[in-house]
Amino acid sequence: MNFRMTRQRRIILEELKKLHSHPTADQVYQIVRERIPRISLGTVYRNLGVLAEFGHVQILEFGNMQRRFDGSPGTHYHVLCTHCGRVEDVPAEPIPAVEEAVREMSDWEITRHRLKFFGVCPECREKIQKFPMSFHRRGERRNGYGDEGIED
Amino acid sequence: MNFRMTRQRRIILEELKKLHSHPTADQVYQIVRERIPRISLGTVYRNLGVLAEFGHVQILEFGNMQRRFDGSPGTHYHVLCTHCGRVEDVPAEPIPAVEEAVREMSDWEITRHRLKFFGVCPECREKIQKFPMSFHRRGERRNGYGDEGIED
DNA sequence: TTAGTATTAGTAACGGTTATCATTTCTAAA
DNA sequence: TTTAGAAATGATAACCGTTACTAATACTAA
Repeated sequence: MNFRMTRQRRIILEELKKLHSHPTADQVYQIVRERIPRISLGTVYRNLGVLAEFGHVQILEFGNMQRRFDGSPGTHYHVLCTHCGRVEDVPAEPIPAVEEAVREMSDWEITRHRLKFFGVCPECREKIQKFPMSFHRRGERRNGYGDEGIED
Repeated sequence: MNFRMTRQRRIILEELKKLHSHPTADQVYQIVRERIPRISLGTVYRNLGVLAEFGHVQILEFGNMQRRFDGSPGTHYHVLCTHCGRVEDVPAEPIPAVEEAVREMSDWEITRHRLKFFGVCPECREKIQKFPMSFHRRGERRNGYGDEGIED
């Protein structure tokens, strides 16, 4: 079972690395289709999975929404805006001591950890300040991405 | 839209709070059916969602697997065993300073964070030490829950 | 008691993701 | 270069955890 860097696989990886938007699989699909019009969605999913398996890509899951993909394989953290769904990298260094702490106080063998933040991005904050009422439509149970308590 | 503590809702919450195993929705369903035989799976899902919304329950998502539910609403962290799928609480205090750090170095409004660990539980470690070869079946791409790079 | 509303059981539908399969492409050995 | 075996592709069907729908029922506040 050798890893073959096919055209499809290479272009998927190239396009993903260009983006910093942590796209979904079908967003990747749409972008890659401009270069390989007859590529199939299954191929995109399969290759994103394989690329993740070989450490070139990260798969991000926030509860209740589609998977997001990240072309930067190194350990770093993420924030999800619960209003617009945007996912951004956290401008902070990962904390290796965190894993060490858990190792010391349990018999688990810790291989890695994931830290995610939930909040409101600057753009949405501004919109909310300007038009606060439009974010309080009554009768609506969920107001967007990852409401309190619902996910993750 | 008032919150009504119906029999179904109460019993779902009661049974979930008894467990420390972070069950899936259908595990909760099986357990609750012993007390309410005609309850439907939809009711279980709906109520787990509502209970989460009102802060009585936490919903945990680890990539690629069913949701897990946690009857302890307070902030705490979790470990997933990538061999047997077990989820346990991490015996460590949550770190409030983590959110503060992100707030300081960005314009995001951070409302909460989630920290998850991945590793091998003591029981599986022992099994692996005793029978290492049985965990290296060749030709098998994924060896269990949350293989490296695949999820989250 | 009653009117209004939330919730329920049962079931169908949904949709993101995977599996299947015939065909094509790649790779490494001859 | 040729060729045989393996991996990957495109197209599409299937999967399955979760949601949505609906008529009937249970709850709540007046």
